[in-house]
Amino acid sequence: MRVTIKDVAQKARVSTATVSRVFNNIGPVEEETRRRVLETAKELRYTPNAVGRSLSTKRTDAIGLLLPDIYGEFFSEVIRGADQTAQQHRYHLLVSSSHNHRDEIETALRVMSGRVDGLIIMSPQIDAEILTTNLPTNLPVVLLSCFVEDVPYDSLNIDNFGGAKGIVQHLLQHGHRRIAIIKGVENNLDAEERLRGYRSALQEAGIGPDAALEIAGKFSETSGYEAVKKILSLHPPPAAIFASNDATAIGALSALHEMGVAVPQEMALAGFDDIPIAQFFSPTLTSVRVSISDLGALAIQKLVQAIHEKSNHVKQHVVIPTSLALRESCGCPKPH
Amino acid sequence: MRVTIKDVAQKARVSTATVSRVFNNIGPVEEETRRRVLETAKELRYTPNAVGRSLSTKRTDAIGLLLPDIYGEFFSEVIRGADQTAQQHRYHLLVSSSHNHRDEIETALRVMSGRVDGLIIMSPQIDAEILTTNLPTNLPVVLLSCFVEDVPYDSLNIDNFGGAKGIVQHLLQHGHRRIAIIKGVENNLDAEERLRGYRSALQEAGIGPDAALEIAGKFSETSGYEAVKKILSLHPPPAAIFASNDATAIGALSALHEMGVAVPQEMALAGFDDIPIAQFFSPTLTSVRVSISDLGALAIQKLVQAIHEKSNHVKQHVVIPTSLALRESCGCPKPH
DNA sequence: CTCGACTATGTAAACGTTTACACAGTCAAA
DNA sequence: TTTGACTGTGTAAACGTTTACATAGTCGAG
Repeated sequence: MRVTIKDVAQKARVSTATVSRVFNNIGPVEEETRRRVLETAKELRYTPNAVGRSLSTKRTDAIGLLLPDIYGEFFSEVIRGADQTAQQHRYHLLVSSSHNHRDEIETALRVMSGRVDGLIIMSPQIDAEILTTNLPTNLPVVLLSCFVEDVPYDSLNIDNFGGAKGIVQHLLQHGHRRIAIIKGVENNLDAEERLRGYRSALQEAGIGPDAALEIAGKFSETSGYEAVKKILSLHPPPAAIFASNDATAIGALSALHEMGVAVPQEMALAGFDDIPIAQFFSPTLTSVRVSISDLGALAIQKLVQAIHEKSNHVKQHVVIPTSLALRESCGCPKPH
Repeated sequence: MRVTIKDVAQKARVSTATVSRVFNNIGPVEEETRRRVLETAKELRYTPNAVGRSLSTKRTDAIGLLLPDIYGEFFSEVIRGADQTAQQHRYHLLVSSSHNHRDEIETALRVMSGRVDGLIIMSPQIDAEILTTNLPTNLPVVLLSCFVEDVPYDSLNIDNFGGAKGIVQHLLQHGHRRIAIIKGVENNLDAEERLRGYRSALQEAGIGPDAALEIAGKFSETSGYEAVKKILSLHPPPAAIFASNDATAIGALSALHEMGVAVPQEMALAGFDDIPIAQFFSPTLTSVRVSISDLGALAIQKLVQAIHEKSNHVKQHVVIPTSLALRESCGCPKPH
């Protein structure tokens, strides 16, 4: 039914080996033969079967990308960066989400492991121990936003602590002393580190911790919206809010508008991630800049490198720096 | 090196056929044997090799998702819906973007075609003719937002015309007569249909076409932002703007704020797509509601169905209805 | 007791490639 | 003329499964 290498070989009066050589540009083939093979292949509309090839070469030319979720601009940016870089390296991208659920991660890992040459795993809530028991030991892996404590994998982490600390320090510089935080998901590495950065900045400014100012959140717009309602019921209310990510900040901004609270005059606000849409809100949203698509791209690069170097690859833990994207919502003038 | 079915068979003192039967829950296997095989498999940490299986069964258990781009919330929603439904049906998702570039689509199609059981292609700018020459004739395909004119593929299209017409009619009901449109990308099916809907609504209201009110755009925030600058220089300026998608509307809103134009009092505004974040802007953004994630989900469902029914599958062209998401930016009161 | 049906299992081919190895031919150097 | 290197090509095994077919054993009906 389907046209195979044998059909081409037979029709072109050569062996399958020769056809294979032609299609892989490998080994010596006489020009006349090559021409004949290519012509025959075109005639028969032959394309090499990827599965057969994979079985033989033990390569799949695919990379798995396991995300905790696929919601909002943050993840689309990650995927975008990864896709772009994967294409450059001639790899396919197998995308899947785990919903941060242990079982789903396990099955995803197992079921993906056979069909990819390497794996990028973003799992801020589930510890990496799950990996060692569910993955073949020699499969290259890059961890994104994972708890990494001497795990034998490459890893990429955003400088959550530094970024959060920096932005809170900036809010302090605006003269605010009572600064609330809307926290991220519980037991989430990114969330915890950002909280730590927040506390550290306050402490260094000589401001004691105040549990009432640490409001629960879930990294979602809705949770930011709801958190603001709680925050505004405080007496006295804080002068500024640090939202643990931009989605939360956006929800918060929406609630503040609705309650008639002027931002930044009556309440300063800052987020984290600097998703592209942040600059289109009014006031434009101050945030901690992370080049999210670069994060995806870098992960692919590291993974491809690991795949090629195979056994003698040196694992690295990289921390990606952040910078401040100062806009109107914290009280800064909008950059021209 | 890698542990295969043979290793398990040997250790469990059975044939590979039996091991296969156990792992596929197929055919009769004595309970005692089954137990022994499973135990041995666990002991050796055996997992069936997907590639070998694929070669034998001629199934890959993967679905390709080819998108024009991966940017912003629209596409993350498509991917999210597709991923979720694919997982339910035990399919993997191979995601790739084509940047709307003909060459990239061609290579993507060719290179994907061997490794997926079916393909979802979103290509609002490139005609489907490209498919027939680059795809095996029997590969199930679902087209998203493609020009479909008796092409032999399943297709899903948003009711762009109806949605656009409806929202413009709504703007008319608010009493606005001069309504501008910020158009989408050129030669893009969705964009053209939305423009057609806009014109149709105006015509039926007895308002003649006015080329000056049809502003170029690119479905991006930036293009919306820039379009507004042009719109505000019109004499007299229009009373309302219909942006061809939400990204454009968001950019437009940002520009209007910056120029000090009150929305909706001085300028009413509406978008298209109703991306989740639309309701968090202020004013909340009126839009044409499309359940984007359902679009992705539905595409997968149709494709899975086509895969199973194989040859005797009846192709369908489905038009997905839209509804109006009326919020503040058009002048409606915010729903509670 | 015989036969057929059924259960449990094994044998081996098939899937579509790649590639190690073998082989024949050509050509230049010795 | 022999030798060795090199070029161009073919043979066949290997990759890890599934599955059609074969076989052996058990059991109940006749």
